[in-house]
Amino acid sequence: MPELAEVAFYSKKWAPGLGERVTEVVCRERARIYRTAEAAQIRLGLRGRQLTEIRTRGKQMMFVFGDASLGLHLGMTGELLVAGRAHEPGKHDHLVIRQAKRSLVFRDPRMFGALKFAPVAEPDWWKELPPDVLSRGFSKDMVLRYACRRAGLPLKAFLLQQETFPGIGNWMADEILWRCRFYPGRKTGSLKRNEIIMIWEETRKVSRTALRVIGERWGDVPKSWLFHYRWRDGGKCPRDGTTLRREEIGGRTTAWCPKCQGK
DNA sequence: GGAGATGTTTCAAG
DNA sequence: GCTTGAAACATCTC
Repeated sequence: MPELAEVAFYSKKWAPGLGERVTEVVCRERARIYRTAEAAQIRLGLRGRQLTEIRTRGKQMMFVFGDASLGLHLGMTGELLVAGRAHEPGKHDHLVIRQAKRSLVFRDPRMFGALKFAPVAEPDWWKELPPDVLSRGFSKDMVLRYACRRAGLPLKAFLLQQETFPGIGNWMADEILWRCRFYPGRKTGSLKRNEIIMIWEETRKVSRTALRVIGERWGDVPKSWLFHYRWRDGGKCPRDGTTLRREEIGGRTTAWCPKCQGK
């Protein structure tokens, strides 16, 4: 489920635990989410420490516990929630961080999510993440350069590259291309300079609004967005009423309007 | 029962 | 060496 705004939203779920000490960490060690981190390290590393900071960057989250940090990626079906102090872990609750008054829970049925532990507050992997799409580091130049390098990719696949568009996922990529009126299967290399700049601009607009309405309180993005119609069979383009098409492009199911986006 | 799912990594081919 | 596309991962829902 989670893209940029959903990740921001879920990260705040653990906010009630800020400033509180960890009393116990329960890990379902065999779960696949531990393929990138050792359960024993997480258990020992977090125990007794306070949750001091919550950060997100694209689809990545980082929970700082004093001098240690827990990286968390929600994958496809991950979610964070807060439960009671003695919460009995459900079938898909692979990590439960207990505090005096609550449990911080990471639930993930498909287990495409992942964890990272580091005994420092700001680990190297975090420092190396690409600039946020709403930061100054996400520059037109950077996107233009990158478009040259990935000239052979269909636009849909181009927008899903996390090294350039961190946080953009399937629905956001469709939304951005729909706003630009570009056919998602069009090759990136066929775009003119000003068309790439349109992608840069719309990426920021879609991200800003999504963060505001979904990221803050899981609200609804505007009715005029493709978002509301893209999964429904026979869904219509909110701009011109044309029946949307759905096909796999760039390796993911893609919805687009054959009239205003071509093909 | 079968298809498909808001994601990433890995591997092989070009 | 770089780019690209497909497969794999594991479970649930429609």
